[in-house]
Amino acid sequence: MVGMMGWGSQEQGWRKGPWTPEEDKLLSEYVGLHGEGRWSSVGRSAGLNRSGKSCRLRWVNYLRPGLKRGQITPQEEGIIIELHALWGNKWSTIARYLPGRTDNEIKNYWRTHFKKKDKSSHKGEKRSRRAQSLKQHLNHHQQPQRQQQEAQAQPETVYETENMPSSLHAEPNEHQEKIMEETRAAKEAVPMHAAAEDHCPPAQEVPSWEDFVGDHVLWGGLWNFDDVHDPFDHPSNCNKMAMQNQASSAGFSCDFHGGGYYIFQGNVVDF
DNA sequence: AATGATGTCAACCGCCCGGTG
DNA sequence: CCACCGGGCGGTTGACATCAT
Repeated sequence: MVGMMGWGSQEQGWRKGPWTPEEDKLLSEYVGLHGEGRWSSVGRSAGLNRSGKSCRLRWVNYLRPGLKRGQITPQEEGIIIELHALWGNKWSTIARYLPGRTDNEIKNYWRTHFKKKDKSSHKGEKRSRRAQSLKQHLNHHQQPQRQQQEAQAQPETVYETENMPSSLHAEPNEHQEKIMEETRAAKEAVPMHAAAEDHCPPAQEVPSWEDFVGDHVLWGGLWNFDDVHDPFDHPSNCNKMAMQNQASSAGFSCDFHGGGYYIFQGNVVDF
């Protein structure tokens, strides 16, 4: 591939591995002075023996101001689940809707918590994966890479619901069934993802977490008014009035209260 | 306390895409 | 139109931490 050399390759002897505090300082100072971009020259210009790719990654995932770090909140988790159901593994797209979170963080979180796992064979999984990667390493020069990747890239369309938070995977009772039905109807009536879908087509054949959760979780997760930064490009892009109107036109009750919560179909939802 | 199993996450790899000459 | 390059993305790896036995 052409782009391979663009970042500076191994023959230039770039340093690899964990970043030291000194390197972080150099990179932060450099980006602070010159701004983001032109990563390929950052490595040398900043006095770092790092590839541009490595510099960019370190900046984006670790040094960039405004990163949250720490535990993913249940609300963020809900957003991740919902957006993943919409878009699949579009981690960077999902990350745009979680201010302070990086695509890498979300990707890791998803893989850790929701990735399909065969619990029964879980024990040997990692070992066999490593054995496989060793095998691949050994075959590296014998097999076309594309073919190799396609063989690995099996669609991730099955989810291990038992790994979901307990509140999300309980077998729905009759009442919950009804609510979920209503939620689906509401989602048809209320195109809350319309703006986002303009930019990114929904992933096909991926079950939505609405298959697992009740509506109060869904609405409480996505309609997160604290996180609205760009009023024209956000899945929670709606104001309270609009939400109230849309909800009522879809046959739901939805009342807002001053203290950071609303009552949706009798459920109190914080935001 | 020792050891193996499992979880977490920073970092790397390889590919794709858009801009440019 | 084509080749090259920079930038970005998703998948994967591996070191370290934590848990279980």
